[in-house]
Amino acid sequence: MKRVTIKDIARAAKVSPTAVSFALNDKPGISAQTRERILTVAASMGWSPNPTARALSASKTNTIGLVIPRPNTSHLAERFYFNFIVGLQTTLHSSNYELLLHLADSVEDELETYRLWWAQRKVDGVVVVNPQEQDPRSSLLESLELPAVAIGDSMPGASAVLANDAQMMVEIAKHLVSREVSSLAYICGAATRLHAKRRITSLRNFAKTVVLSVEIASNTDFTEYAGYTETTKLLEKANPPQALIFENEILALGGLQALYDNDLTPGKQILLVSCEDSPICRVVKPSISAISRNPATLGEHAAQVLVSVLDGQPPHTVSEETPNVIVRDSSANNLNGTSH
Amino acid sequence: MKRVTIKDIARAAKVSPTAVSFALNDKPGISAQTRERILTVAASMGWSPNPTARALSASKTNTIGLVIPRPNTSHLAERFYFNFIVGLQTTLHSSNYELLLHLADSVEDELETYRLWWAQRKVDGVVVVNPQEQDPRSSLLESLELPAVAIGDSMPGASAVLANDAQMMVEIAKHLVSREVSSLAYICGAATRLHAKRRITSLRNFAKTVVLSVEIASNTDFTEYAGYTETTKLLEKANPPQALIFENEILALGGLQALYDNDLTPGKQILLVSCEDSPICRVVKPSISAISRNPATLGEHAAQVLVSVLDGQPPHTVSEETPNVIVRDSSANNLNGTSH
DNA sequence: CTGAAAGCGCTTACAG
DNA sequence: CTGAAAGCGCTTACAG
Repeated sequence: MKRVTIKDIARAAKVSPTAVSFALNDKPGISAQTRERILTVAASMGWSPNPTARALSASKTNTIGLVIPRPNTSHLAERFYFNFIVGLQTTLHSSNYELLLHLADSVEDELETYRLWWAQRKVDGVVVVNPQEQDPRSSLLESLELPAVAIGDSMPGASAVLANDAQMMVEIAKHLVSREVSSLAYICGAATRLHAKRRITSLRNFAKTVVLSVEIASNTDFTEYAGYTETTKLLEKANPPQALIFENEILALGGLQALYDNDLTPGKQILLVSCEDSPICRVVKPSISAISRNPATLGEHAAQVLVSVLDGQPPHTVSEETPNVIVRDSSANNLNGTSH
Repeated sequence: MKRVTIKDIARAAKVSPTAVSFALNDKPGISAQTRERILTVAASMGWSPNPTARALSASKTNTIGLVIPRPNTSHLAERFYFNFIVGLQTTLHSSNYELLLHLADSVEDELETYRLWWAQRKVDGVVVVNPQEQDPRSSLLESLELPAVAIGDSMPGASAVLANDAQMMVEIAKHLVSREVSSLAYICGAATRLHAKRRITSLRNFAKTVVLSVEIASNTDFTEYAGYTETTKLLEKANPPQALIFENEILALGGLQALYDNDLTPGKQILLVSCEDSPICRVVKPSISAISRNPATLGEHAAQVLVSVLDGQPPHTVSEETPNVIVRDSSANNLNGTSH
């Protein structure tokens, strides 16, 4: 079956290809009845636009790019990125955009990918994950003038969807305080990251407004073993914290083991909350309270921001809603067991 | 900065655009030295090809499409698809192909997507997941003559990457027999699916070759509760099976609970193996033996097959290697505890 | 071996 | 309001 083109329609409707293009794209410069007739003919001939031709002519690709670090073995990242992509794709699809995905082996690879994509006009804009301080991507994107949206934190020269980490930490702390906790520790990966800093600052500021002491235990690692080690160290202190907040559930799992090894009852003598949720939090004993955020929603918002920028809006920033604590056994009751 | 085109190079090198195109695409019809000169000029001017123009002219998109069911809440599917996409993308990238992703809300949506993609020439071929018996996608793809590769099972009119489910079941059964098991049950979702049928047949055939009795417990559900219920039913029999094979780890989790509720020691009085692995299998007590397959590898193979077909190879089928059982506490020792 | 020309299917100034 | 024409950047018959 041969492709139906604009020319075929023009011939059939006895008008010029220009007129057909105008009618099909709902542009002014054509009478209502001519437009009507053209649309009817186009439909009857089963015409559908050729996106490639459109892209070439309009020098717009209707494609946005996403570069993510090539997955190591973290199932956390897998779940996050998959759902993030699902969200992106959902919004992009309804806005008539495509998604281009690249797995970067290094920062250099990522930078090179942006350069190439833009040089070849493969994308109209990009989504940038894990913004860092002094991020080399920031200056590249700016000098390229490649439209971008950063995820989680702001980035100079790009739009952004902010994750509201600060408020999230306050929610967790409030939850624990309501369980009669007056001292807690935050166990996280490298405390130097933008994300981590923001969370820690928020936690400390909140602690000043209530009776609450805060400790930070950070480790460059995200392994179960790191969670075990850091928790053990905390327990050896003169006044161990009454509650532990873990950056993710893998660290929490290690922490749990440390509690058992020290004959402490989690959920009673010491409360636990994880900043990331996963099926694991539900199946361990006791089940672990966790923050649940929907990466798909984040993806949808990111796509909305970027698409609006590509449609001519100035770069801008939006914030995610503050997520809630899903309360499970590890923090269901008050400290030392009086029911909440 | 203005785009460098083939015309610019032609002017600078004092040849025709045709010659430039030939040189750049390594086609015959041009002398070695001219080619050399053109390439030098192109490089010095920083030329890079415009894929859009190429696609329009060659009416080839260098894009393949993947439709997956819009995720419900299954983290199993999330992990699988993410890694599958990673694998696809890895091979596609090195073959200069892009990946287009669509999330289908229904079979109709999926069919419509194939029609649209092909009508608009958005893809050169597609990857089809979850082939079924009497699959409506099969006839559509055939009538469209849209090149396709089916994943896991064969599909008329498409290439395929087979998952080797039959041999996998034999591996599991052999493993259990080596642990002195002489009766087992397979607990799975709807037994009517192509996949399930193949596995069951394989298990039964193998059972004829050794001293082994096989039962099948199927349920339309994949919930933990389904695993619990089916396992409980099996335990109520006069001669309960000595080992349980679960289609995935969620079912296995329910099964584990059922054993505890019946005061049976998993890994000793009854052995367990899951056909899907996940971090959950490692963290539960006892840890659950599981089959580990790499969806990324599957994705790479799928991409290889499809790309080779698009390069002119006739449609063909390849098989994945048979995966191994990762032995954990739930089947580390012989039945009733004598160490293996 | 080499070049001038038409074409892929669309959009968009430009002139009526 | 309408149409003839040029152009997006490349490829590929076709003729020398």
